[in-house]
Amino acid sequence: MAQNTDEGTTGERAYRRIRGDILQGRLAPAEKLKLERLKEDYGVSVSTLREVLSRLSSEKLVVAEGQRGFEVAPVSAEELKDIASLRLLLEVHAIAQSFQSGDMDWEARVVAAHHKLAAMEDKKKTEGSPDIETWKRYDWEFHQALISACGSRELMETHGAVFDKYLRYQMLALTDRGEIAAREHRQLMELALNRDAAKAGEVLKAHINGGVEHALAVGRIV
Amino acid sequence: MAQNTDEGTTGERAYRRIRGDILQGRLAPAEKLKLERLKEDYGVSVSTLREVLSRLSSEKLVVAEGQRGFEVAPVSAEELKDIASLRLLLEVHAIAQSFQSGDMDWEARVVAAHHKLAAMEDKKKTEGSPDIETWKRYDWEFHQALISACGSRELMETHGAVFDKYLRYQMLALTDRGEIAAREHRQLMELALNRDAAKAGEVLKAHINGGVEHALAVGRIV
DNA sequence: TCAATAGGTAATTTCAAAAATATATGATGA
DNA sequence: TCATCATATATTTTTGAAATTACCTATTGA
Repeated sequence: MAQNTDEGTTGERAYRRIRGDILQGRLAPAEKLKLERLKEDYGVSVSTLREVLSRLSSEKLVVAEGQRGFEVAPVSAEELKDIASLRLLLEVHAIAQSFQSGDMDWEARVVAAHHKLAAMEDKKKTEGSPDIETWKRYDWEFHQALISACGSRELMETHGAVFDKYLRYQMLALTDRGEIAAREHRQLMELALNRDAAKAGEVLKAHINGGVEHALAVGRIV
Repeated sequence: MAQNTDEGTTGERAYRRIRGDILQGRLAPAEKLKLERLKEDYGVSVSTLREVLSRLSSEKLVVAEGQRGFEVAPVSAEELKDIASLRLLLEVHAIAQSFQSGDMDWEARVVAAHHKLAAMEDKKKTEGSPDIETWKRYDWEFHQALISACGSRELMETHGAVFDKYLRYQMLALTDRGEIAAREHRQLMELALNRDAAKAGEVLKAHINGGVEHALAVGRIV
């Protein structure tokens, strides 16, 4: 076969591509994933695909029923609310831990991540929405930075998985409540520097609930 | 090939078997999983194995590094404590929700699950430890019953995954603090019927921390 | 007309072997 | 003795095709 130009194995790359396509809605919810077609689209064999899809079914991003193949996990308003409330539980707790034991390096990570995110939000406001993909990645990195001093690898990984599923809904709804979210992000950063976990929990709750409301308001999600 | 005598596909069955063997320590932590050997042991092809192992690597029960194959996830005292604290966070929250909105059916499930578990704990005390596998399953089912009215599928699934990893450590340590655990289980049931979530949280905290201490005391975990 | 079934097609699941990669072995030179 | 490189072996990764199962269509009989 061809040489590995990118990092990792062929399957690894296919995994990242397919996962990204699901999270960004290029593979629509509940869409049937026929192996023959995917084989064409991603240029890998069925066995490799199967490996990738099995992995994604463990993450609940695809469903694999019996002997009837794979499909992209469906979406529902109920699941969105459910995911959001789990994200809130994990993130509030992680933030409290982080605020308690975060050192100077942690503060630097938070400020740096917020800087990149805020720059993106500014650019988005002036020039429309240029690159939603990197914008959402900065969002991810900011929230990850906030909890990065919580001291629990398990908590961070679990939160990351839930966050990804949450982000999928945001991408599907193409929700863009930019200015409000930007203000909340700034508040969170400031509360981090002041170590005010209680207030940060409230802001986060409003932040997440606002995101849910906005996503549901678009009406694309049944 | 041979007919499917059991439920599901061949890969499905291999998945359950291998997963069980990891959780019960028959496949030791950090053990290298050579495909040729597994192929012999489980009677499936390498592609199918690969599919199974990929899935398990998503659950963090095996690690898959680069082009160097798979191995059983290692264990550490630190990870045990980490897992236990995440379990506590999820289960306390789920219990609070459950206690609030549990109906009569829920109470019945809790009582029924406790009955089976208590019977098993009694039998274990008199006859030694007969069937650790089903005993732990009853343990699992009791705790699952307690949170089964929490109203959040995501929370229950996430809790289930964490609980399984916790159980793996208990199996590895062959810990058996039966009478104390049995008393705590009874307390949890009674607190459920009285809807005393706050007290239940405290008991659960002691329950889990006790399990951790006991597992670490055995000294089998580095 | 409708239900049931048989036959054919499409899809999934499983396998075994080829290709790619890593690991071990041993020889060579400083 | 030790490091380095080349060769050989072992293992993983990927593929394409065979075996199995599900799905669709049309025919038959009531």
